[in-house]
Amino acid sequence: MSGDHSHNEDQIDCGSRVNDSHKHKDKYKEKEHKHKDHKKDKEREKSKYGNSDHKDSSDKKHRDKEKEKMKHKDGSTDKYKEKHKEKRKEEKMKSFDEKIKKEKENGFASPPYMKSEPEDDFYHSPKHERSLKRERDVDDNDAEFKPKKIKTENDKKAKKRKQDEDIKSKKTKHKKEVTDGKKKAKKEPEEKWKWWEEERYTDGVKWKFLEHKGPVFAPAYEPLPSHVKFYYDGKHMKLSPEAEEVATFFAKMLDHEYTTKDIFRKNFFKDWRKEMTSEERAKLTDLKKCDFGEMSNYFKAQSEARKAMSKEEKQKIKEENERILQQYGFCLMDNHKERIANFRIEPPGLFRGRGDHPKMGMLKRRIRPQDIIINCSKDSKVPEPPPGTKWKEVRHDNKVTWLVSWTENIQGSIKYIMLNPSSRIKGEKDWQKYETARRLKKCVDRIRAQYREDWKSKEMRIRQRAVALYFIDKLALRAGNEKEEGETADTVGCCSLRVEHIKLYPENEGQEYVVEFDFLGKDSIRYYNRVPVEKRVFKNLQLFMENKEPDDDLFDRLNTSILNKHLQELMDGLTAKVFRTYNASITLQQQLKELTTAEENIPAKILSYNRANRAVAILCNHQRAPPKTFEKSMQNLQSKIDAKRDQLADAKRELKSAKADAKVRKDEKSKKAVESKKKAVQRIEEQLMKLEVQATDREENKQIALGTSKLNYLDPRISVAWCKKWGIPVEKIYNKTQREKFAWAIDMAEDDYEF
DNA sequence: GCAGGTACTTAGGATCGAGTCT
DNA sequence: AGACTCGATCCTAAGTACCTGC
Repeated sequence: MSGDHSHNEDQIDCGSRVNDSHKHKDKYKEKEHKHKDHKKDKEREKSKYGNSDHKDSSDKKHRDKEKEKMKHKDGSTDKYKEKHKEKRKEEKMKSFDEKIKKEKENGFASPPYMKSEPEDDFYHSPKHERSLKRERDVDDNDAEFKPKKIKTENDKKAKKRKQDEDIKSKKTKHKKEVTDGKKKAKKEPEEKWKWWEEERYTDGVKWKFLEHKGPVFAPAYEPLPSHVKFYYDGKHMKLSPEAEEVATFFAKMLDHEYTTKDIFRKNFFKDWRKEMTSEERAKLTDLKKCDFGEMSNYFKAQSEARKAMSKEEKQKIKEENERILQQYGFCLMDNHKERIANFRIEPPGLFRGRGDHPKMGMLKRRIRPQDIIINCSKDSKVPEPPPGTKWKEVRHDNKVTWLVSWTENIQGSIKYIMLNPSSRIKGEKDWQKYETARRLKKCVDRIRAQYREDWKSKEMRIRQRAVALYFIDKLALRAGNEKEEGETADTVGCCSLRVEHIKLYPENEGQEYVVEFDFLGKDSIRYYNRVPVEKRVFKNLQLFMENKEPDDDLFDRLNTSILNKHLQELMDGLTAKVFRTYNASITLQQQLKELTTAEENIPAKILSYNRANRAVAILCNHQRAPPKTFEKSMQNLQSKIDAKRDQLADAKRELKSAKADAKVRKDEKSKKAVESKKKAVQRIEEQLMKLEVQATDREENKQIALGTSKLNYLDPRISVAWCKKWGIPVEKIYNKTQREKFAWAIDMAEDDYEF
């Protein structure tokens, strides 16, 4: 369990690899990164510098003029460039000309200039050819925005935080909820704090006062009862507690596929051996001979037993959880009690990365108090470490938002305990994010014009930057930071795309200049998309790929920090990810406008909302594995629909006969009967429709996850405004947690809100 | 520029548990 | 009442971004 893993790098079968102490990892990084090395790239660049379409030469004068203009308009143009331009200029011009000559020779000259691609077809979502049309921000300089100054987002009715700071956090302990045996939803009289009506901190201070109770540690390991045995090579073997605990981690995962994977087993076994006593280590040399069967069965039985517990027992557990939540789940920040997101420390276990992770199966160490850094204010009551232990450190840094941190042993990265999304500190940031995206909306046309211009640049790095930015904008790709090879699964984003990730088709299915993307993105989710691009982009891609190996970087002169530096110059606060936020939100708004019709009833409107949401999810490539029970649940729904249809037919029949009856009898009673039958038919029709809508929705959603975009990319004010406009209760769109997170938006957005 | 480190957001899957169905 | 279903919540990995010090 515990312990120091960095000692003896013992003689394990697979043991030659340095695995822990991350300080060592650079050792091979160097080698592995060779192929990306810039030396190589520079040479390559030199040899073909300026390679470009034919029309560049004819445009040259024009372009230079354009450039001049550009500079004036946007004085900042590019400091980075300025620095390097001079020294490279001559060299470049030379090779540029050569290149053009070459181009003509090899018949690579381009047909006449092509105007920009159709604007309404700007987005190309992966997988689905469905196009997410939207106008390109015709409403760019919407009058509404003008008066608002960016900085004054919460201009509205700024009270001052100062005020209640002065009251100094007496606030008392949270009044005991102890007494509530029966849930009476005794919501505190303290009505919700509207932090969005207060002034914000500037200058990077995140809080003035912070007090909390520290983390909740994982429960200590409980050794297995003696009847649960472990066998090696068919023989019973009693393991030391440390080795046993690690063995149970494996046993618990036994029916998971990855315990069959070589890397997983290798990593596990190596780390497991480190926890063994030397006798154990001498004896246990082959994982294949280990029999975890009894352990595994024991845990299965345990979980069955847990399910079978009586109401009272379950209630007991629930209450205990509630107690812990009340005690540790909140902190006091600047006079307000705020919910903590993850106050429980991650328990030890076997690391499961996503995708093809080189470290899968490694032992994730148990975190102890001496690993923990506490952050709180000086004048607060510092949380007590468990008896007999000490914190690693207590600090008072109000320039950060975290309450607790520790370093995790797999990648050596830092983990944090932070506040819930409903908290002021998270909410403000979220709000700000959407404000930045809205500012982008105002200047996106200019930026687009600029990068299109840059496709013609004579500098390779500028062209690459411009093409990459085009992808980020058009396809909502992620930035694509560099990663350490061999430390994580091999995934990429825009800037880290490699030649092997795209294919160029001058002509494909009747479209010209098609680029096919096929790569693994974040979380090893596949991005597959075929998209027609502008000719100039296409030609540039050909140029970027010339003389490269499949595993060379497509944008060898670019990385995220160069790109972001450039973006920063185009707009204050602009980074690559802002495009994702912007495009997601603007797409939602535009799709909602397009899809919602006044006549529809509420379920149909909600279907429209979900479709708009779905368009965004597709754009952002938010996929999910089809739920295991998908087919079945679809069938269930279908049979419900069938049943409802029958019911409707019956009801109609009855109505008909009631009508006939009424015609004959002409009395009040039979007329009433007709009326009520009519009502029944109506009601059933409605129910049927609701079911059908539900089925459509579910089917369309099979492999698409809406949650991520809803939670992270869509300006909630758009949704709130939509709800208000159409009289839809927000509860239909946002569940309780979501409403908590977006309380600010729900409170402030009116039905005419425009992103 | 670049490597290393830190802080914070975004992400999909596992698990939980309330509600519904039989 | 027990089985089942499905959305909500939990979990924590995997991104982005930016800072610092050379």
